[in-house]
Formats: sequence, structure tokens, C-alpha cells
Amino acid sequence: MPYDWIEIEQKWQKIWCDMDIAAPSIDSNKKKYYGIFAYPSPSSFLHIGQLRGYTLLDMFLRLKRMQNYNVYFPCGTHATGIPSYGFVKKLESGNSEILKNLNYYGVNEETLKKLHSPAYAAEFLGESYKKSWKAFGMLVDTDSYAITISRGYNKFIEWQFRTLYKSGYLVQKPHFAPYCPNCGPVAVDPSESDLSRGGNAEMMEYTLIFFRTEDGFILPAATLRPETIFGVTNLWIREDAKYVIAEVGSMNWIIAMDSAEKFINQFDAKIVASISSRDIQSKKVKTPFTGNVIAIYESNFVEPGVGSGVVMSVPSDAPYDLVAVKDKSLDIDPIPIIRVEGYDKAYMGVFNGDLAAVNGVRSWNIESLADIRLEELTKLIYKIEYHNGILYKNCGEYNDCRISEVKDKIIDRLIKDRNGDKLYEFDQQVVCRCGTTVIIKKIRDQWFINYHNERIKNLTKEHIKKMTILPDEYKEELQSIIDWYDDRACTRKGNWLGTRFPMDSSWIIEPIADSTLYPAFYIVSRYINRGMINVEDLDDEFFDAVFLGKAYKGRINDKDLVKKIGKEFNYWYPLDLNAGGKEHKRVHFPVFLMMHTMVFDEHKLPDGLFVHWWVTERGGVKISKSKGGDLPFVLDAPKIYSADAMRMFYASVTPFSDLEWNETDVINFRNRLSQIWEFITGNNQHDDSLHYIDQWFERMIKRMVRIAEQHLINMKFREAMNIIYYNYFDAFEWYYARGGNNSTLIKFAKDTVKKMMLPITPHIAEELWSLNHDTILSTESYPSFEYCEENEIEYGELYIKRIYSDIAELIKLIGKKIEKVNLYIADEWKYGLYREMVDMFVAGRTPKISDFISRFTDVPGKKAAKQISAMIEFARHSTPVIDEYFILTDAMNLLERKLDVKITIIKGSDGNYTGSKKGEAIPLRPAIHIQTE
RNA sequence: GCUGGGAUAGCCAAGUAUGGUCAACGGCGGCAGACUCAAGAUCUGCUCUUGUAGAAGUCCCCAGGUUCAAAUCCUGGUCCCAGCACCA
Repeated sequence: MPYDWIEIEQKWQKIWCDMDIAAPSIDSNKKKYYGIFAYPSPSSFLHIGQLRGYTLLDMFLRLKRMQNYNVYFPCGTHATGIPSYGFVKKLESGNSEILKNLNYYGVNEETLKKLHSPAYAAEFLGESYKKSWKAFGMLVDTDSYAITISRGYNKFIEWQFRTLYKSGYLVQKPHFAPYCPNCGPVAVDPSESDLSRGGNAEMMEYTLIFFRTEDGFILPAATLRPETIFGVTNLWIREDAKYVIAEVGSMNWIIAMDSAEKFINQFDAKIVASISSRDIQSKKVKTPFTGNVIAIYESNFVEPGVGSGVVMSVPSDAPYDLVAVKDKSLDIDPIPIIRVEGYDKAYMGVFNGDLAAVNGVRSWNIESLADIRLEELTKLIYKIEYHNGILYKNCGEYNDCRISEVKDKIIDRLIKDRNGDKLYEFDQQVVCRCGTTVIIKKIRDQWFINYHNERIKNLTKEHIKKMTILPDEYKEELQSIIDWYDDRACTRKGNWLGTRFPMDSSWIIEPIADSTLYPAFYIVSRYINRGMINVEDLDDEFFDAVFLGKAYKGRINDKDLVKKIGKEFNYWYPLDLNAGGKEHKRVHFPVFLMMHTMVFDEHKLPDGLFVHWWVTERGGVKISKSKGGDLPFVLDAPKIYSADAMRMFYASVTPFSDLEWNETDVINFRNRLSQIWEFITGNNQHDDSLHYIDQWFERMIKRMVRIAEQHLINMKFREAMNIIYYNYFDAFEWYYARGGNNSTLIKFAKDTVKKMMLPITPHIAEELWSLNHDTILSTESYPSFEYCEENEIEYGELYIKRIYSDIAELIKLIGKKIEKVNLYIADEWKYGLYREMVDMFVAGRTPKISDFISRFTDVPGKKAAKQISAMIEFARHSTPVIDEYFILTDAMNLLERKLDVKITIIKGSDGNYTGSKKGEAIPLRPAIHIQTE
């Protein structure tokens, strides 16, 4: 009967659900294992790429269950922030894909209306995620489901932040953030949920350098290269732009009107008057550090909206400045300050000696400010000088310093001496949804989580050394990521979903900050979902009692219940494994670990991380949620290909690399499953006969069981799959081919492979098991056997296979009709030599051809040398000596049948040992003589 | 730029830690054949070059080096990918 995956998979999903086998239970006789995946944010339906990570974790946890661990595998969604706003936006714009997919969930008019609320949409999507997980056969406990915008979760986060506050891990300080003057704070990210333009913009950090006039004004020149201050010859402004006087504290700054908005938002500047460019040009200014008094000129390359509209001129290293100086025929000589080593001949001599701008403009033949190559040359000089440039002349105490090392020191010094400040600006225009240009605003009282804390960093880094982390290299990487971490803003203002900040309800807690301790909350969430606890009773006392073990004197009357939940927390915590995609390496995982260190003691810190990669579209294109339409919809895939085949596909390359969607592969896996189905359910006649090959097969089974288990436990899914779904059945077929037919052993072999199949393809494994058992395979134990090393029995079969392929190749080469094949087994004296070689290796010596050549008498010297070296190779790998005659005789039927020839086996001790090829025989490699007609 | 990863036959992709059993697992695609009403099916063989004796030659991004021996180790170079702070 053919394999009907749709019916069978749905049947088993229902059975697992009805029997509630994913439900956690405390059993002190069993070891526990607590695993989660980093919960997804509900911005649209899950797509088949995302299911990869979740099902890989499920495979791992299913094996853990079979290894008799008590497994807890809850789930949730992270709705904080703006993800579901994006969904609503797409829905409202009539996105056909979304409307089509909504049909899968039987959405009626009323629900459709409600979906315009982002909070409702988030909950709706969360429910759809549960369906997707189950449709892929995951044994996930949905009773513990948590969504981060629920009342219960809010209570939990409030507790977390009050706890942080009390411990001094929250700090307030100024912060620069993207801000729409009309709507408030916005997020600048490529998905552009808040924006109509500029999602890829980067925040540039300019240094403002204060040039003071004699009459008390400051011209703050904005630059990306503050280290070139030693080469400044003059300032530039723009003749036809409006300039204003801005009051900043007690200072009076002169800036371009077009830049004023930035200064208002970042420095609280007050515009008090305007000033003509002619007035500005009549002034002279003093340069910080050098004390040089310089003039101010105008040039039309100055952009009044960029920086401050005041530019410092460094003709030695800034091509624009040099060309502008020439343009105006000013009597100014560039001041050499930077030397670059090792690039004398590269880039057309730009870095030959000092004065890169002068060399560059000359060799590139640039004469006009309108030349577009100026931009390119500027970038080149910046890049090379930053990494290889040395301040070598006219730079005072900074002479002989590498620019990359000294730049930050110069900036710090400028700020410290009140000769400068920082100015932030986007590198491209960013426009809000509302149409207003987004600017960067200084937020004076931003709340941060103190991840910069050295003690927390050190404790976390120490703990990471003890963790199980896959892939291996991430363990090292994490150490440096933690070092690099700075305090992280944890609150924001604006229209977002999330928890109000308990210390100041005008703020909302930011999404990264509220997703660090949730594995603890799942344990409580289960009680909320089952109505055993009232959300309003979840106060700080409750969480302190459950999570921190403090005595409970709170409002819940049933004190035993609180005690019970606390006990469960202590049973399941610490978390054993957190599985998440590669994008979590630098954000989620580090703060997840550090937050645990801040809140819990060392015995509650997570034990494991698993970082996985995703499925991409063909050509390595990342699957975007909006564009998921090219791929099968997540609930269609199990029907088209079967969930089991999808799981095999996910497992088919290392988790630590992206996997390209390939429908052909999935179909092939599905066909393979059908084949296995036929193979196992086929009712061949077996008997009680015993054969030599029986013990080989039994040993193979036991070894493969062990190896597959080892692979799975190390997340080597591909390797495990090769053994379970391919090698195992190859061995099975070889067993049949060699005449094996023992019914007891065959039943054992079939039942064993069903168990091995369960973690990766649970549905078909469960169904096959149910054909001759009354139990649920998902709750059975993984087979466990004494490990058996490879020995002569296995080698004997390899020997047969090699002889088979050797004969087959020879027959092919000769290409004539074959009469018969003679196999000559090597003479006994050659075995003697072979054993000597093995002994030499055992004694740590390498046998040499010359040691043996004189004792070879049956073939010419050159051939003898070759044979000896072949024997040495066998001996090097300590290939065991087997009874070749016995094994060949036992396999003769098979060889004759498969090769369709008559075979004669001749022992070396046999008196009839003749024939042209007999001398070629060496131990473990008989001579083959093919007689043609 | 910073940090991490990578480059293997027409394509995808193992192998690299512990150098030799590597002309290099597996899959796709291609070719030939079997089953013969058909099949998005399955099975068998072939798929770098040469070859009527189990072999030889040339190969694992490029250039050097170490070694009896290198896809694997070392040095230098080129190219590609991912992540990068208020964004989940």
C-alpha cells in the first residue's frame, strides 16, 4: 500500500496533541532538559525558511525525550515594538498574499476588521504560529505559550525592571536617537516600518571643531577628519547661504541656517540673529592646538545643510580644499602633516611622499570643483590614510602617531578642552511616514541597561566558558562581543507595543530589553493559561518568591500554589538550550546571558546556545516575509511534500550554513520515505535459518544506532540522516543479498530503525511502529547497546565488496566474453611477512621495502616492491587477517550471481596452485585471473 | 571599517581539527540500460583524461613554503557571504 502522508501525519499530530505528550511534568527520577527557541516576532505568517531552526531543535529534543530526559519545550511570540504594525500596514494596502493566506485560518469579516489593530494582529499571528509548529510535527507545549504584550508578561517585565533598578543596573544619560519633529522617535531600519524613505541610512559622527573669532564668536567646523586640524589653512563658508548666530549655553555659534534644526535638537541652540557671509569673511579665527590665526573664504562646494555649513580647509590632504584654493587663486601653501608608507607606486603616486591631495589632484588631472572624481579621490585618501597614515610633521605631541590609533584621542582632547563637540547626522535623507524629514535628537534622560558593567561582563564571560555552544567558534566570538558591549538604551517613546517603564510611564520598554528572561516566564505562563492564577495577583512579591526564593506573604491565598510554581522554576531552571538564528549572535544572545547574570545567581545561568542558519531562496536571497509568495505557504508545504520530507530537507546540510530552497530535493526525500515505507511494510517470507552474515548485520545495526545517536546529539543532522535513511538500508539489502533471512533478526532490524527515524521524521516512524506495537513511539526509549568496534566480520564484508568491484572493473576493461574467473589466495609465507609488518608498526617502526624484497621469490623485483608497499599500507592501518577462503566461499554464490560468471577459488596451499596471475596475490588481496573464451 | 565565516569537479555539497585508506561521501543535472500501457515513479551502470588486467596522468581560489607524502599544515594575495546597538 502506498504511503499516504497527508492523512497519516495529521492523524499523529492529533494523537500527540490529544495525549498531551508535550506537557511538562516534574519527575525527580528523571534528568530534566529545558529547551527553547528565540521566539519570533509576529510581523507576518511564518514562512518555511523559519521552520528550519524550530524543527532542528525539535529533532534534538525528541532525541532527548527518547534518551529518557524529562523535556520542557514551550513557545511564545515577541510582539513588542512595531512588527505587527507592518502587518497591518500591508493588510490595509490590500496585499493579496496576506489576504489569500488569511483564508487558511477561516477569517470572517468581523475578525478581518479587528485585524486593523496591531495588538490584535499580533495575537492572531501568534495563534497561526502555533498551528505552523504543530503542522511540522513539533512536540511543543503550547499550554505555556506567552506573547509579550499580554498583561501577565507586562507584570513580569515590570518586575524585571524594578529589580534592575533596585540593583543599580539602570542608568540615565543623554543619547542621540532618530526623531521625527512631527511624530516623535522613529526606528531607522531596512524594513522601513516607520519610514517612507532612508531605511538604510547610517548615523555619521562628525567632530565639531571650535574656531574662535576675536570678537567672541565660535565657528564650529564639522569634519570627519579631526586629525587634519594641524594642516588647516583657512575656513570655508558659502557666499549665497544664510548664516545665523545661535546661542548654545553661553556661547555664540555661527552656523548655516540650513543646518540649524540639528543644532536646535542636539545642542538646544537658540537662533538669535542672522549674519551675512560678508561679515563672517571679515573675521579671523584662531585654530585650536596650533594657535594659528587664519582667514575665512567662501567657496561654492560648501553644502550649507551638511554639518554646520562651516568647513575647515586642509589643502594638503583634502582634494576639495586644494582645488578651491586654486580656484580662488588664494596665496595659501598646503601644510604637510601626513605620511603614508608602502603605497609609493600604487594609486598613480597619490601617496608618494606627503601632500596626498596635491599629488592626487595633479596626477588625476583634476582642475574643477565640479569634477566628480574629487569625491572618489577624497574617499581613497581617507581610507588609505586612516589605516596607513602617520602624523609626522607639524602635529606637536601627535607626531609619529598612527592615525587609526590617535584619532579618538584627538577628539577626546578637543572636547575636554572645550574646543570641540560631536554632531550626528544621517548619510542620506531619512523621511518619516508622515513626510517629515527625520533628524537626530539628543535625548537628555534616556534610560540604559548597564551592560558596560565590568563585573557583569566578567561573570558572564566566565560562565560562557562552561557552556555548551554550537557552533564551536561562536564560543570564542562571544567573549569579544561581550567585551565590545556598551550600555544599551532600553526605553523609547512613541507608538509601540510593549510594557510601560515602571519608573516613568511616559516610556515604553524597548524590544531587545524585554526579551531576555522569558524562559523563566514560560513556567508561570502555563499557570496563567490554565486559569490557575489570576494575572492581577502577579506582583513583585510573587515574582520575588517564585524566581528569587523569597518568602511569600502576598495577596494570593493559596500559598502552596506559589510554592509549587517556585519549585517548578527551580526544577526547570537553568535553561539547557536556547536555539536562535545567526542574527541573534550580536544582540539577543549576549544580552540574554548578561541579563541572567544581573538577575539570577550563578546556578540559574543558561547552559547552552545553538546558533543556526536559515533557508534562503535560490541564489542565496534572504527570504523576506513580504516576498514569501515565491515559496510554498507554510501550511501547504506539509501537504505537498509531507512534513517529514521537509524536516529531512532542513536537516540535509549543516545547521551552520544557509540552505537554498530546492523543491527537487524535498520531493526526493519524500520518495525516499515512500521507498522505506514499502521496504518495511513489504511482507517477504523469512524463516529461522541462521547464516554467517547474521552476526555481521547485527553488529552493523548496533554500531549504526550508536553513531546516529552521537551525530544527533552534536546537531550533526546530515550525518545522522545518512546513516538512518541510507546506510542502514544499504546494510539491510546487503544482508538479503548475502542470503540472510532470519525472521527474528529482521524484525529487530526494522523495529530498531523505526526508533532511529523518530527524531527526524516522527510521523512515518510513529505509523510504522504502530503497525506492530500498541505503544506510542514518541515516548519509547532510544535503543542502547554495548558499543562494538569494527572487527574481522566487518572487514570480511568490505573485502567481498572490494573483490566484487575489482572483478567488475576488470571485466569491463577486457570487454570480451568471460569464460570463468579464478581467485588465488596468497601463499602462507606472505601472511608470515604481513604479520611481521604489523608487528613492526605496533612496535612503532615503519617497515621498509628493502627489509622484505630478498624474501620475495615468486615475482620479479619491480613487481615485488609494489606488492610489498601495498602490504605495508594494509599493515599501517592494521587491517585484520581474515579467513579469505571461508569468506570467499560463503560469498561465492552472490558474486557469481551478480557478475554472471563462474568463479573458482584456489588456496595458496593447494597443490594445483598454477596460473599466470597467481604470484600477484598478497594477503587480503587475492589475484584475479579472468579467462576469456 | 569592525567581527566572524567561506572559496572543493556542470551545479549543490562532504572531507580540512588528528597530512597518507582522496580521483575526493552524498545529492541534482546528464548519458545508457532494466521494468516493457503509462508514470513528477523505481532499479542498475557510467559521468576529469588515458587505458583489453585491478593502473597511470592531471586535479580541491592564486602564488610560495614545510614534508618521504598536502584538498588538509605554514606564509602572502585575490574574491565572496553574514552580523554590526535602541532593529527584531
